[in-house]
Amino acid sequence: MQKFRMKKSDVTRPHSPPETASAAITTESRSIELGPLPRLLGYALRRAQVAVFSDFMMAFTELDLRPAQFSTLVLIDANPGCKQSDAAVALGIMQPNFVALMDELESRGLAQRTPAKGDRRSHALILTPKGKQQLKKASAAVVEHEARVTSALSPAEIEQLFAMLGRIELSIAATAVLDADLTVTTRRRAAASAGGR
Amino acid sequence: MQKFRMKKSDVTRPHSPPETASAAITTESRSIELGPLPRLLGYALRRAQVAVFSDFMMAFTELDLRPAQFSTLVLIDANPGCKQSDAAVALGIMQPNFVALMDELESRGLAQRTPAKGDRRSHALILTPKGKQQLKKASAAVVEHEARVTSALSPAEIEQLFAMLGRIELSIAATAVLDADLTVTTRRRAAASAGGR
DNA sequence: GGAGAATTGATATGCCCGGAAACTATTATT
DNA sequence: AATAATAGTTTCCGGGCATATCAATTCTCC
Repeated sequence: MQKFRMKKSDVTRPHSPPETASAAITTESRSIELGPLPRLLGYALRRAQVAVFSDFMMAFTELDLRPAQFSTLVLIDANPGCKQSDAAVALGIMQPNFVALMDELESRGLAQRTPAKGDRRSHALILTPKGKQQLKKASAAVVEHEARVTSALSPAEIEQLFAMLGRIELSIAATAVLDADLTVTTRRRAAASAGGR
Repeated sequence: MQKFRMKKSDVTRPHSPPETASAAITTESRSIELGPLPRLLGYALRRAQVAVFSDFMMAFTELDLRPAQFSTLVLIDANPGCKQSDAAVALGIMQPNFVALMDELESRGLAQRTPAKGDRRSHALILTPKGKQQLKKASAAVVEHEARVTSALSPAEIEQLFAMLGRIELSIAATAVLDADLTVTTRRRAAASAGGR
């Protein structure tokens, strides 16, 4: 559960056109300069993302699904029987946090942890019939939601946008890998250097 | 402060190209299908934003500034003497949460609450010399940060991206206004006739 | 086959962020 | 003067994200 209460202050706050060098916000008393903030990618991304998410919340009030819950259902549906840890990694959710997420989905009867055959440690995740049904409704709602939040863009622009967002993420990951992440790639092979898995 | 510890799990996690209709993430054990998730705007926006923010954190580890703190410094610098509540609204931060933010900036000697002339309730916010100096360093760091996170895009694409993000936010705000936001404009005079809060 | 290391999942904890309610002090309204 | 609105603050709650730690299980390798 969450707010689902609309956050007018955030959603309806006028946002100056990004083309403009400096943007201003008009409050009761005085106009406030945002300075270089609107030209910062992180700032612009965050504001757009907050807006999109608020629309999502609104659309999913009745189904009572948060973004993380919805994407978990989608992922399990696309990978029935997948391991819990794999699902968490794929969604970019830390395992400890994913536990609570699954707990709630399970308690609501939407998903289930079943014993994975061959490894008594791991859980194979599946959707219940009720979960599948709920996901069906959610999928319909998400289509409308997508239409709304992309209504200001042409199909070609939407393609461009997705492509650019993906490239941004990839390029940052690539640079971050350089200095930080020799461990993950080497650890496994160090451990398994003598015996393949 | 915050983590500022790099979050390898998030940054370096491979993310499939968004151009692909259905994308998969390869984990240790098995490849996981993301299904329709990469084609959801909110999902793509969130992942890109997380990546950009993680780069920001890394860049600001030494200066010890979080995004919210940095943008507050920027805003005060652009609007010296502005009211605390106006600053909070402009940044999309709730006043109660902005109090703690200012407390920390003030305790660190970067910003200051000065008595606003003409209204003994309100505080006029200014940067201290130390704050200005810190902001100068931060601005340099942010330029590098921006160059990094936009390195995968051409200048023309960057313009397009900002324009699209702004349009997305505006269009959502516009639709949200329809059903939710008569209050703001009418609040003052509605309060006169009916009970205020 | 058994010791040591890893993976899997779960728990507890903490930080940051966002929001609501209630309170004080001051200003505006009438 | 009485009433309402504004500015700032404190307190509390919930969500997101990350860490450290633990128990159970599995894997590896001698």
